[in-house]
Amino acid sequence: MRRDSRLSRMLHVLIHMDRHYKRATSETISKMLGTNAVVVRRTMAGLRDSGYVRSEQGHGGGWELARGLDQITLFDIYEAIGKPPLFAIGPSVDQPECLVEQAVDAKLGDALKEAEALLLERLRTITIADIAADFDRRMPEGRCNIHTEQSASA
Amino acid sequence: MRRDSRLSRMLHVLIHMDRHYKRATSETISKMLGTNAVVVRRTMAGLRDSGYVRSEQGHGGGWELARGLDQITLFDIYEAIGKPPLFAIGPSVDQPECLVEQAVDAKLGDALKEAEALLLERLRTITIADIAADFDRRMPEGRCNIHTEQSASA
DNA sequence: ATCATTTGTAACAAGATAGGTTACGTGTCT
DNA sequence: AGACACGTAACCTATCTTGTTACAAATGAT
Ligand code: FES
Ligand code: FES
Repeated sequence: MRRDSRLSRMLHVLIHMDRHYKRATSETISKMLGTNAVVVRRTMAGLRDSGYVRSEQGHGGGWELARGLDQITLFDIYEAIGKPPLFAIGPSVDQPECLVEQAVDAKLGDALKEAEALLLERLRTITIADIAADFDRRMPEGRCNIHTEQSASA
Repeated sequence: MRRDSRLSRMLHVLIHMDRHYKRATSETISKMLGTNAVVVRRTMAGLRDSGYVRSEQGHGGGWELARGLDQITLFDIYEAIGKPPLFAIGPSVDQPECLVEQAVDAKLGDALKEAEALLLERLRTITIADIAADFDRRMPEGRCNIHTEQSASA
């Protein structure tokens, strides 16, 4: 698999839980995301540990939101899934002896750090509620074709 | 292997060729980078096709610069190695049906595009000569500990 | 001409990581 | 007691960069 899609997936799930279900099982969520229930538990474990969702075991259990979407930024979720690396390029060795290599890494690192800072600042600024608001603009009825067709349970 | 280090490596090689050798074989370069000669040929093939270096086969052959370092930007090299993906995160599916997912990808994509634009703009601005100048500031004598020790040929 | 040197390239192995799958344990409601 | 649902470990798969082996082709030296 290529790019880490956990952030994107978790945002999807949280909006889904806010708009469609108050409580959802890993099984339901996995159908929605087109993946496996274990993957859902594994990924959402981070969100639970960070206090954004609650999970309950046993009969009637599942996942539910622990706070409003306007109280969660994209950075919060990025952090909750373990701050995976943002960039796919970088230096070859960590502590290069060669001074040319040090100069290369410093200059390239500066550019990467700038871009990273900008990206993280954006993630900090945007709340999940902002994305949900965008969704409302795209589909005023608030319908999700996948949910309304109940194909998730098929 | 984790992050794509080709850009960093190629910058290193080009400065190396400018400062230390006029012509270098893949074998020599591979020792310098701590890798294999075939990897060097494979990666530098892109630079050759883009006109930044020349290669010559046979006895006495090898690689040499085709233009000055002030005529090559970091973006040029990034492009020459095939514009590998810059980010390690992204959406899970390309054309999501779910409208929530579309909204997520749009918002997250905007942030990523902004960061990408900033990064590419930096890469376009910085020439390899700029990095070489930084190297001169770090080590005014212009010595490379690896080269001077001749450990590359050991 | 022959041989050593060096690039060009294909084919395959290795290492890393995200994701998928199976299995089983634990808690909870009926 | 039994069904349901999370928790977690273990293992497999897919994909990508990098490393390695092997061999062909070109070029200069002898
Ligand atoms: S919100 Fe996208 S499948 Fe439910
Ligand atoms: S310039 Fe870094 S090893 Fe030569």
